[in-house]
Amino acid sequence: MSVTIKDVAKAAKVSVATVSRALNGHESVSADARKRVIDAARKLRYVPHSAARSLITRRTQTIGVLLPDLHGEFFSELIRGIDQAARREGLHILVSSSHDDAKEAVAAIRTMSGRVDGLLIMSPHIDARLLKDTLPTGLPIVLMNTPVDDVDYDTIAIDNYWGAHAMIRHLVGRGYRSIALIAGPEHNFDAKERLRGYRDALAELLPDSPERIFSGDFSEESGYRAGQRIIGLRDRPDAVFAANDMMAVGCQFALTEVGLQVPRDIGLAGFDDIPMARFVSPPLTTVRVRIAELGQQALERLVAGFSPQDNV
Amino acid sequence: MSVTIKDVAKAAKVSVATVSRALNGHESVSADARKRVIDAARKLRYVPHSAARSLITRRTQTIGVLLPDLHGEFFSELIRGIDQAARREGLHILVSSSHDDAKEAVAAIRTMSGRVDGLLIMSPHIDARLLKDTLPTGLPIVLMNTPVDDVDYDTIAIDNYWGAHAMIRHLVGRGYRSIALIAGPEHNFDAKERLRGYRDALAELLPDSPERIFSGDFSEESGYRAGQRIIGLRDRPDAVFAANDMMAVGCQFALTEVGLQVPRDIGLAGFDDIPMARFVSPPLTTVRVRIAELGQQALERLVAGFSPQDNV
DNA sequence: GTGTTTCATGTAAACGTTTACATTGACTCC
DNA sequence: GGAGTCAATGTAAACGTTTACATGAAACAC
Repeated sequence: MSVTIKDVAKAAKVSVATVSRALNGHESVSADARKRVIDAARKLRYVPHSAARSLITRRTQTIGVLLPDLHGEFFSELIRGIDQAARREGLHILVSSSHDDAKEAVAAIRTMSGRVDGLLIMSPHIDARLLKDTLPTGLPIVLMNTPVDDVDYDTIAIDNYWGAHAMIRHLVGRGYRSIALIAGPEHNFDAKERLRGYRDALAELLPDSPERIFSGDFSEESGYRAGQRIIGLRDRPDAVFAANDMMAVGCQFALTEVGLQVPRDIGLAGFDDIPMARFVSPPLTTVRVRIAELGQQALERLVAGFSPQDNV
Repeated sequence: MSVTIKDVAKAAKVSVATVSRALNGHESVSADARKRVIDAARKLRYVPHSAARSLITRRTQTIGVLLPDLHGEFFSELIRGIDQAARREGLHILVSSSHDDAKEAVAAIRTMSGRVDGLLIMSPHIDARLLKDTLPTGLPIVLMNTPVDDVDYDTIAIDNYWGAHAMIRHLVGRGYRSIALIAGPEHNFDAKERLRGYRDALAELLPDSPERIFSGDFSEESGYRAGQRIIGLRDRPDAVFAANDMMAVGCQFALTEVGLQVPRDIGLAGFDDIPMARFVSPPLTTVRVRIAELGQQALERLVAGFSPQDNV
């Protein structure tokens, strides 16, 4: 059915070895032969069977990207950054997502690991032991925002702690004196780090002001509900720091609903810098994270970890 | 180095054929043998070499997704829909983007087509002839929002024409009598269709009102500039229909900058329904397109086109 | 008991590449 | 003109699977 290297060889009147060499830009093949091969390949619309090639080269030129979800601009930006770096390196990217639980994530890693040269993983449900049990040895991986303190794995992360810390500093600098936090999911790594940043910054900068933490789960809805709870308080905080932008947006709904204006009546800040944040009016104050850049760096780190033989 | 089916066979004391059969859930393999194989595979952390399998099964269990860009929520939603449908079908997705010109897109199709079972293409620069020249025969593809009137290719598209038409109808119903359009890029298929919808609806519903078309390129910036031009007009339109949401947001900036309130002073509508649209205040009136759904349907259409033998 | 069927398993070919090694012919050097 | 070198090409093995076919044993019918 499909056209193989043999067909090209026949058409160009050379051996398959010469076709392979010509198409892969090897040195010693005459200009004449090369031309005949290339013409024949084009005419036959030959596409190398990448599986056959991978089988022998032991490279797939593909890296797997495992994400917890694809919802929202955070992931879109992340993928964009990864894709950009990948195309520069001549790599394809295999995307997988929606891993609500560890079991599913493990299964995904399994099926992916057979078809990629490396893995980029962002998964809140993955820990070092699980990885050790799942991963075939020798497959390079880079973890993104994942709480693994095992030196065996390369990790790259948003600086959640200092980002949150800096935001509190900023709010205090603006004169706010009672700052509430809408926290993220209890077991989420990012959320925990941001919470830690909030706590430490508060203890440091406003030692007399109590922590005021409202639970949330990163959804807009939860931000909205937290906002309503905050409104109802007798001694309302004068600023709210939401652990991500979605919750900040939700909170803002709740505030404006009862006539409170930001920032006139109450301060409001978020975390993430999804580009969306700029469009909300008034624009959200938010911790800027160059998400696409994070993706790029992760991919570059991964490639750097490849064994030296593939300096193609 | 890596563990192969032979290692598993040795460990389980059976032949490679039995291992293959056991692992792929074939009928005739004794419970005893199956158990030994599965245990051995788990212990050795065996992952089938997918390239070797693809070589013989002629299936990669992967579909390629070619997008013009990855920027913004439109694509994020689209990928999410595709991914969702793909995982249901047990397929992986290979994502590729940033194809500013036809040449790059062709190259991308080439490299992808060797490693996928089917292709989902959204590319403004692709036309039927180019596809015919590039595609290996027999590879199923589905085009998304691509202007190809060739019966050979399956196409799925947002209904730009009727969407725009409906929006004008809606605005007229609200009492607006002079409706301007901020158009998209001149050669973009979606933009052209929306323009056509605007024109026809206007001719039909407000035959006495002239077309008022301002150029744009789908960027927020261009919407902003169009908004400024509109503000400066002596006989300002009483509503503006932007051909996508980004431009609507940009236009809104321009309007509020000079104190014009939407919708009190002027009507404003967009097209796309990126989730973002809900967060702008006041919420943007926009043509709702279920983007994730579009992606899902596209994938399902693609799978439906696979040859019958792969009812795995 | 023999002949037949059925089931579990093994053997080996095939998939489409890349590449180590072998071969060929032309050229250089003395 | 023969030995040696080198460039261009060909031959065939190897990669790790799946599966058609072969084999052998057990079960069954008579």
